[in-house]
Amino acid sequence: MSSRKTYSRESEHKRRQDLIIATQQCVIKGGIGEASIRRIAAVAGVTPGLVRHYFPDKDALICAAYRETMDQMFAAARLGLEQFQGSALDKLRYFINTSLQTGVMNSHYHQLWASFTSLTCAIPEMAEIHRESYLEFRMGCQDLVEAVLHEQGRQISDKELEHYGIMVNALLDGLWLEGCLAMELFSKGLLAELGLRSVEAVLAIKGLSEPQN
Amino acid sequence: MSSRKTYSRESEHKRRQDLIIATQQCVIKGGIGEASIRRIAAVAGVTPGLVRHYFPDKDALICAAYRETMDQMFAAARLGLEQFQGSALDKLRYFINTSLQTGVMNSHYHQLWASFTSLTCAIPEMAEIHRESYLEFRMGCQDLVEAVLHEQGRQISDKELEHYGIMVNALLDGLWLEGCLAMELFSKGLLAELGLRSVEAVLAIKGLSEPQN
DNA sequence: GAAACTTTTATACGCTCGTACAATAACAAA
DNA sequence: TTTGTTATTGTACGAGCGTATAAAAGTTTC
Repeated sequence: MSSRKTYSRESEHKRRQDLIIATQQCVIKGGIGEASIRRIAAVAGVTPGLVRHYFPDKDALICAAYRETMDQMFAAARLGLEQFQGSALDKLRYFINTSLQTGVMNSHYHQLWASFTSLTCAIPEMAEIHRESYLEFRMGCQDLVEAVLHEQGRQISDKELEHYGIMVNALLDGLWLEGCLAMELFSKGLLAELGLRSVEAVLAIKGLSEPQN
Repeated sequence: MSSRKTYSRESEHKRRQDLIIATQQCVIKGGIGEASIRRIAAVAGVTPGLVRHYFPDKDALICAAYRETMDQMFAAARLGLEQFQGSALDKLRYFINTSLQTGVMNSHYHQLWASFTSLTCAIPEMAEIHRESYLEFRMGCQDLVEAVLHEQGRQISDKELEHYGIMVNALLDGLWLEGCLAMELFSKGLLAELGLRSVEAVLAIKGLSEPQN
């Protein structure tokens, strides 16, 4: 009498998604070292052998999890932005506030980001993903900045606009890092407030940060 | 007849340093996964058993390498700063320029930083080191800023000064990250130039970035 | 130069790793 | 109901891991 585990078949999409999520959970728990095929499979509720049925090797799974993470962070930072009604300035403020609050700025995302980033030299494809997501985020910043400047009637060269994108992106990245490192070092909303103030200063615009009476 | 490897004894300090440097080399080469006791020992030119003679376990060696890395980066960012003769404004400019050029902003440091950072959730002591070095760097920024504002006769509260430190640190961290990721995306000196411009804007001072005629 | 001491080597142990693959259970088609 | 397909399991393999420890070699002490 055999006593094999009973199971139910699932769609390819669900299985891949389960494995990716399990990978994220392992990485969050204990870094890359925690993300072994066996542990990932256990968290996903399948046996280790199945992983190779959906991913050619471990690197492919890690890369998929990295892509998924970056997509999630990008989406979280832009949550509600498409539907947002208001001026370009309001939209930029909304984006900065969203990016620097717990939906994006939290230790889970930081752990995932740091762990995957550290593999850019070990897995060539990771470096590609890294660069792609960086440029995507920076372009997101740049477009919002462009709309604000256009709204205010300011003329600006393409090169200058790119520089603004680089600076605003740096500011948000830096504040995000600080907040992820130690949320408890900062009173709630402080980093978002500082983000608004510094972007305002860098772009030489007014009305972005709230007057603090 | 035995054929043991011949060797010469070395001072504790040299051996520890060799092992720490070897650890850094391994991490630079292929991330944390590359930094096994055996490989580290091979790079350091000793046998694996010796590692345990100088470090109680692997985590201790990794932590020591992390501390060393942070010390090196901090020193590299402040290279020549103590001996620097000039106004507080010149000193701040010097610091920003140094921090955003290849002595500090390079892929090796980035690889080390990212790899070690990713272990903050796996090795408790790493989180401590992370926070310590973050605060040390931020305080460095803050002190430079304070001197500039004092030089210009600007009154400022302690809280406001801290906010400046947080913002300047975020800017430098963010630009450093961008540069490490892909130096070739930026023309030489661009990020330092943008660093000067944005810090100038954030602090609402003048004369930090060069006029670009 | 013999003895004591400590650095260093060398080997072994138990574990986990990524991968490979044959057996089998679940489901779809006929 | 039978047959065919494939998603899934379970086991095996070789390699590398961190650690422990006894033996040996280098150095110092007397």
